[in-house]
Amino acid sequence: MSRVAPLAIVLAPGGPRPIVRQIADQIRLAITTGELAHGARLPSVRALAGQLLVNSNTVARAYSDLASEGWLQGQHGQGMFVAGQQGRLSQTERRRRLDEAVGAFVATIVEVDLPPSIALAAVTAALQDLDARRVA
Amino acid sequence: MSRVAPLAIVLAPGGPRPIVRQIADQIRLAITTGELAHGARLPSVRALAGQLLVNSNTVARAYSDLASEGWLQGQHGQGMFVAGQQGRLSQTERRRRLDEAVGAFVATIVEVDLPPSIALAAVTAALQDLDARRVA
DNA sequence: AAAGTGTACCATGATACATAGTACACTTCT
DNA sequence: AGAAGTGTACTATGTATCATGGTACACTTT
Repeated sequence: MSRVAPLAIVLAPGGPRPIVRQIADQIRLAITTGELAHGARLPSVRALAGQLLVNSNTVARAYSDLASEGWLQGQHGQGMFVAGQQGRLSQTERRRRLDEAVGAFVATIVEVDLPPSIALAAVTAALQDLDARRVA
Repeated sequence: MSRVAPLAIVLAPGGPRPIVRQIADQIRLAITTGELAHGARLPSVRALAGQLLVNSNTVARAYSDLASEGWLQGQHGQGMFVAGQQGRLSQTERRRRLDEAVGAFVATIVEVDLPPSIALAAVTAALQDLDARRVA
């Protein structure tokens, strides 16, 4: 039925971030920015696995995780589709995850011994990039 | 010889952050803020392990990691001491780690679907707290 | 000599990650 | 009807990290 939306995903194997998360991260980002519209169809598990030179189960895990979080919706035999946005997480859970992320980030800043101004500038730039892509 | 500096460390077992890193993080932070002065002596491996209700090897690993990073210096039979600060990491390595941390942070922001303004505010507050503690 | 120190091993269990293969239920196209 | 393509669910294997537990050694201080 619907055409499959192409997905430009770049993996960094061997990095500290697991492949499953890298895939999920980039799909999440594509949805957030609007690059993947509501209702768009994603590549099949096997197709994306072939494209990324990764096992099918790895892609299936990423899809499954995103479906659990409410980003995707899978139809048996049809494919995976971008779900409509809804309240996916509770406010307290959001806050908890945010604080956790901030804590990990600050820990890294201390670890590499960088001045807070540099760190803040880097985050600001990254968030502005995010906002810029969001319009597109 | 020198008195052992007391260490107020709070662990969150079961959290996503490994115990070894939690210990290392808080010692690093204490050194950065000046709470642990240059030359100060840390609790022994066994003492801190007893205090935190953690295995001695876990504390030893944290100490060893910090020593590898240049924060601590161990003397056989004497104890662990806070080392004088020196260029611990190359500039490119610093930058790489920073970018990595920023990437992970932004990924979380997208994941929990929070507006960048909130995220930026949280980071700003955390970095200000860090600076505030630094004077003490 | 004894006690306390860091350090180095080895072994165990638990968990996460990634791969590999197989199978099943379903939808769509031919 | 049949074939092909879909998501999903298993099981198994291998690797890596994390944390614990125990032992031993070299060293310094008391």
